[in-house]
Amino acid sequence: MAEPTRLRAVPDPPTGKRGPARPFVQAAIRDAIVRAELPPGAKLSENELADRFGVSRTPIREALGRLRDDRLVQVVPQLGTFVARISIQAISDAQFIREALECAAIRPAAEQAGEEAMAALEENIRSQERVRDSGDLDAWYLLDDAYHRQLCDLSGHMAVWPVSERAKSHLNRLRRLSLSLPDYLPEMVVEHRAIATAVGARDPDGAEEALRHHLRMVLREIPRIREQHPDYFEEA
Amino acid sequence: MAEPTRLRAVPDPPTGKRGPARPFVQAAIRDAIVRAELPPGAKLSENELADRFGVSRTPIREALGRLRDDRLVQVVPQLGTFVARISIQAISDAQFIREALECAAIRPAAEQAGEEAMAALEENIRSQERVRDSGDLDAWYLLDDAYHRQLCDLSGHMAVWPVSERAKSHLNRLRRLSLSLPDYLPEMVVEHRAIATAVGARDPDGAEEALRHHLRMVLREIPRIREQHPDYFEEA
DNA sequence: CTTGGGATACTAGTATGCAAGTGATGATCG
DNA sequence: CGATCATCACTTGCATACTAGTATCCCAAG
Repeated sequence: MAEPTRLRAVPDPPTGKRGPARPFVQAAIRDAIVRAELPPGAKLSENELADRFGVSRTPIREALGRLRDDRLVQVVPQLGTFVARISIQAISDAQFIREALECAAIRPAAEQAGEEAMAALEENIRSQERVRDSGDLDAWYLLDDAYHRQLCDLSGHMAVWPVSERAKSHLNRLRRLSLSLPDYLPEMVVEHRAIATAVGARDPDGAEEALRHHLRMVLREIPRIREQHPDYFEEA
Repeated sequence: MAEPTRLRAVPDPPTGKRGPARPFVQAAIRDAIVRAELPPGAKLSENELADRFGVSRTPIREALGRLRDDRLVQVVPQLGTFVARISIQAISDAQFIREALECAAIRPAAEQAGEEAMAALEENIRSQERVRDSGDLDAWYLLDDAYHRQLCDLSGHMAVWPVSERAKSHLNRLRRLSLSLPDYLPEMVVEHRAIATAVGARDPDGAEEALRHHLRMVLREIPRIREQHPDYFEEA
């Protein structure tokens, strides 16, 4: 690849007690793609990644294969592996899948939510409020993920979140590109609280409506981001 | 696993022009699991599978890794890989995901369905009617898959069906165990036609309702099947 | 007869080597 | 000087070799 895009340093010794290598590198590469440290279109050399992570090509290959299934990388058989460019269609599909799943999941959640779960939600939202002012984007995205995961899990269908999460990766790629978040970040917290309130009030219809509105906020940013980074998108 | 469960014979020469090995063996193993040729709880030896397919362990491993992500097999690190037993929770989750996705997808489908697509649907249903009387279950499942895929694709979100399909694998495992299908198979065709009619009539609400009812039919069989094959299920 | 221990035969995970195919580069020819 | 062709460096996909860890079986000791 042209630029020797560096992943975050790998502080631990090559295989120094971090469990299996494949999930580790898979998460690291996925994160690097979502954060655009590996920019769309960048070439991913299996050998180079192997060197960088201090492992062999095998776990790298397995990780890239999974990421290909998620359409985050594109593998051209005898040519190379590339970070997928952001596809408007992929974004639209991801949004559709996520909305369908989470909005379906929040209904049973709103019907069954117990004290303990509501307290956990509230705790998360309070953390969001703390982060809101600090401007720590990494912390924010972690909390946001955890919040939506909690909502999904409340449905009792633990298999839903992993599916939604994979779709969310595509949406997160977009959000990472919009440098100016702080302004609508307070709005997100407000919406999160509104959703939680509806769930706590055993109001499935209200919760679904609030969540659907919330999920669609992300899309508003697309045109502006696309204008700022035209080379990151598929021409399609 | 005591018995050396045999997969269907692999007629083609080891690597005789069937494209990449990994997708091939992945589909074959998945199919064998869904058809219960590889029964729940069976041990899957990477070496044995490699011999049987005439390939090395590498593509076998990659295939099993994907199937693990779909929860169709269970990998115990230094012990072995096993066909996952049928989990009521997994069935429930799969049903939930599939219902959420397909019911969400059929709404835009019912709003945009064009002449050509409706003709394709009708053609498929006519094939179903032909198969209905022949009792060819394999052909039926192929048509059923194609039908639901058409419905999903009509939404314009081509990424939806692959997700729904993965969930559907769990449900198909159940259906494969109920030997006595022919009786409610005509009913399925009727429902399929009802759904298509609603789509053609530009009636999203009606289509969604008909589809939801249709999707829930499968669940009625669970108790009987579980009674017939208790060892295929997790005790949970 | 029961029980404990060790060799053994498996396993998954990882590393490495090999084959087939593609794009780029440079030398040679017109 | 320009164009064409061969070579080369690089890629993925597959095969093979090696490592570390677990269950099992058999034998010996109590």
